[in-house]
Amino acid sequence: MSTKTINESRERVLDAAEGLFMEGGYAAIKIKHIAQHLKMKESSLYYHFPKGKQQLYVAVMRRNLQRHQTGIEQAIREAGDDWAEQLRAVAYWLISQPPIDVMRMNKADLPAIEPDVAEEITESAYRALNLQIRQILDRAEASGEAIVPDNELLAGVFISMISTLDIIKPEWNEKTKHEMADILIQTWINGLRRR
Amino acid sequence: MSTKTINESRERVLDAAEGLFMEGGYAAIKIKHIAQHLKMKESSLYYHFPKGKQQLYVAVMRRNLQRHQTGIEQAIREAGDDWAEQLRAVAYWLISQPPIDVMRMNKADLPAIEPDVAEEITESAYRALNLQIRQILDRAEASGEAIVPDNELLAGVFISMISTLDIIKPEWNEKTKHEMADILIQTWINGLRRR
DNA sequence: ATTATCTATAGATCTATAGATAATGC
DNA sequence: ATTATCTATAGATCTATAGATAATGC
Repeated sequence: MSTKTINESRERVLDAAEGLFMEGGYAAIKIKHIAQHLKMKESSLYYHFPKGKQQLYVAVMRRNLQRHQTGIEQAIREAGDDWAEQLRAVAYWLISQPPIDVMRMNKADLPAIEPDVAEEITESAYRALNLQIRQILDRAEASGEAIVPDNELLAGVFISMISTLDIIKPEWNEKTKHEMADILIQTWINGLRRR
Repeated sequence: MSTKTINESRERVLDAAEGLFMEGGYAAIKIKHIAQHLKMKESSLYYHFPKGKQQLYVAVMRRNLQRHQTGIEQAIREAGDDWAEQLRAVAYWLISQPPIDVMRMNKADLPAIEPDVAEEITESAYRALNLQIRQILDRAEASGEAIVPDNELLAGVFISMISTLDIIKPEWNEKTKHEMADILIQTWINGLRRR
């Protein structure tokens, strides 16, 4: 049972497609762009994803969100008990990944996907991202360290706040993304902290 | 000099296109969608915008950003001297408008537009949104009421934070957008306020 | 008269399929 | 043998143009 390279070339396709889809979105990224990026012909992509572009996008998102699920779980686990440290760890994880534009995903990308699958992806995104952050906030509030007026809302905002780092001064700022994340989180935490 | 209806039908096209482009983005929204929404044929759009889709998108964004420029100016002016009130006024203005996904605009929409024009739009967006918020933060810091670790960064985050309101629980929340904005701003202000 | 829309259609682009060819791993 | 890519091409969709028809405002 040779499991040497579990579909190495398929993964390469997913990697390329992920980078492009996350950046440009489903509609703007054409099969051609993914093929060009991989230096192959468009038709070759159909070997790995016979049902075409939509199947490829769905595979990309499933893998991406699965990775976020476990990546964030691990980040929180390794961050210890302090909720501020946990938030920081999640932020660091997020900026290590292709930036996710949840608003675009929901309003532009997913409407082009089969409804059942779109719903499943929405659900995965909620569990992988929102829910885990919400739970950090819940624990911070339960322990009396923070006052969280709306855990759902604040969790959602946290994600978009960190993702935004990617477009706010991507180049023309001396600060690293980590430094910017630190600033944001520190400010944010100050706002939530009970005093 | 009859200025009765300064291109009323052209404005109607812009209105439809704006709603759709802001929601779905440049690539996902086809000429067909805009025409259908207006209950006219695709070719009729070319009467108002002979150069086609790109010209229409650019016209939409110019008008949109111009409206934000003056709308936010006015919101700030009418809010009085308190920086927290000014931020709230800007937030209320923003949620009265079609939600803007700056990340998508920069990374997906504008790359499809002629570079000079794209740059001009980026610049308008910066002046209409970022800069005005930054100036509120600057004044708050100058007066010693707030500590703002990075005015550019925080201004950018403010916009994406408020825009995010639109996807976080759009329906399934009992709170209104205004209430959610209040929560966000209150938390945010707590984080910035000198103590 | 001017403004706005329509029908008909061309041309470009995009997605997908069929079947041949090449590369790889026993 | 299996896996991966290629060439060639069909069909769908999208953008745009030409020219006719309708609606509107003096």
